[in-house]
Amino acid sequence: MPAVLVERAQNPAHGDYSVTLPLKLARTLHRPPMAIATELSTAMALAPSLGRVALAAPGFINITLEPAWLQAQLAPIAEAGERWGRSDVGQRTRVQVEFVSSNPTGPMLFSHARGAVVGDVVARVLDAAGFRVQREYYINDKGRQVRLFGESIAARLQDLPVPEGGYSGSYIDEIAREAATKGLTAEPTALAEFGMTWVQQRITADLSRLSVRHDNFFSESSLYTGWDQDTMRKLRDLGRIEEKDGAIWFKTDGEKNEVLIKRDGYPTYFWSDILYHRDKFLKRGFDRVVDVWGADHQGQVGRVKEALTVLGIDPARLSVLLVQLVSVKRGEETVRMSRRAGVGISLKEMLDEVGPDAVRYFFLLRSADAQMEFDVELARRQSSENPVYYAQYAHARLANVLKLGGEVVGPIALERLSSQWELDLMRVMLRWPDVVRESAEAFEPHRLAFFTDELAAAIHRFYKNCRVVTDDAPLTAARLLLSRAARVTIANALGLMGVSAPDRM
RNA sequence: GCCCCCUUAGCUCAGUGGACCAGAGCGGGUGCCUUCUAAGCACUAGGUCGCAGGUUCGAAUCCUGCAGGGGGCGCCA
Repeated sequence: MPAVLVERAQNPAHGDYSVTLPLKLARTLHRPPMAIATELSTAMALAPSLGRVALAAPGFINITLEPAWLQAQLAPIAEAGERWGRSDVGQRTRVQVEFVSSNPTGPMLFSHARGAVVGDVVARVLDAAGFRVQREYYINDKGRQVRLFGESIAARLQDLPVPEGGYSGSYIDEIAREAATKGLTAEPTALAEFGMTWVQQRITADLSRLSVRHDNFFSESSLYTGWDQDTMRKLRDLGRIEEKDGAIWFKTDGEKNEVLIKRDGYPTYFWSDILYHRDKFLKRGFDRVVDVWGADHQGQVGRVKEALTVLGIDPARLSVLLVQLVSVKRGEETVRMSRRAGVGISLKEMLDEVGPDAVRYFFLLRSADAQMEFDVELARRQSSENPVYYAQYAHARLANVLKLGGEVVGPIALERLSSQWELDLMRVMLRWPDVVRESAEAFEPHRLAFFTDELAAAIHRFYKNCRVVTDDAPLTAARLLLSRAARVTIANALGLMGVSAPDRM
């Protein structure tokens, strides 16, 4: 039996909802779909006040909502305010969203910001859908890179050349200078510690400008205070550990095994990943975990899931969102950004140039699994070509009308909200709770942006064709109510995306 | 060689197996400010949904193969 019985009609001419069950059942029941449709539609016994039911060949049941029913939804929406669209489908399931997790050895790059926005909005949407969400930032504060980072600062401090494969850049100079004024000596471990704190503060500041925040910062090194031995023991007991060539290996079910501890004694990222995810599920007891990773980490997904399976954790509880690459277009020039290419445009630079609202909205206009091009010129344009303003302007127009309309007293002629523009706007608005739920279930925040765009279009058309504040008091009251409900909806949509909803522009 | 994304209008991209013309934004063309913000609205032009098969009553959507672009496949991070 198909799970989805009622779906949104694709063509508005066919109504608001449609049921395709008759077509799906025709084969198993060995009966003509129209016959099933007839029987089903009488059994549905839809309340006449809600809508009309119609059959269509070859076996659709179409439902058209009654204007009166649509109109009756407005007051509850306006009343619900920020709660409109929220639900409890998540049933308080504990889910962790881990995102950003940028190394504390350098400034945050713009390419990473896409994952930051995607993760942030996934978390917001899950929260709105009734999940209990923790937003986590994983700090790689251990390993060879950290040592190199410390050594690079030490070298800078002593005017020595940067070590092989080490870090350079003006921020290393700054860190060295500050370390010197704090009286730190050229001792790499302490300098690395100091430097990581310095860098992390700046990353957090950049993220905060982007309206991205985390509940918990999880330190990689905390995994190595016993949890590693515990996990190693467990894997040994399972017969999954092998020592060879001076390294410690994880025995996979496949062709080749994976190194956990390298010959030089440093753990691999794979080992940290195992410890980290075992911690999330076993120690901290999350029901579900969502990791937002760059596409270049794709190779790790299978390995981590295999390790979880071996450790007795259902890998389906882990979802990994691979965020594809961003290239930046400046005029005619396009710069592709990838970690290996090492091309760096910093997040700060981009925030200064185009602002947080545009950065967020542009990222959300693309599905995370598609590579995208970020057009800087378009994003920074303070004009109508910029899609961010389209949505914000719709909100500002309503806010202005509501301010002008003032308090509503006297009768409200709801039934007069009957033009195509008014009814269309109501239909779009009423999709909002479904959009929130679907975005949460699919981990697809871009659905919010596309919905917002459609809603903004419906608002602009309404505004253009239906003057709200007139001498006709009952009609004015009704249109003000519609405006209130619409403003609530678009404000909530922008809010979930972390984009501001200005009252004036 | 193997794995993961992507291929839809000139450009950037939507499109949970459905129903006459396949959608949006930008860009191109044409109209609309005496009335709540023209950062808007209304028209218009533009597409073999990469190619070839298959499944289905029905495919841009699912399966297979091929081609093109990107990213992975390290005792790198």
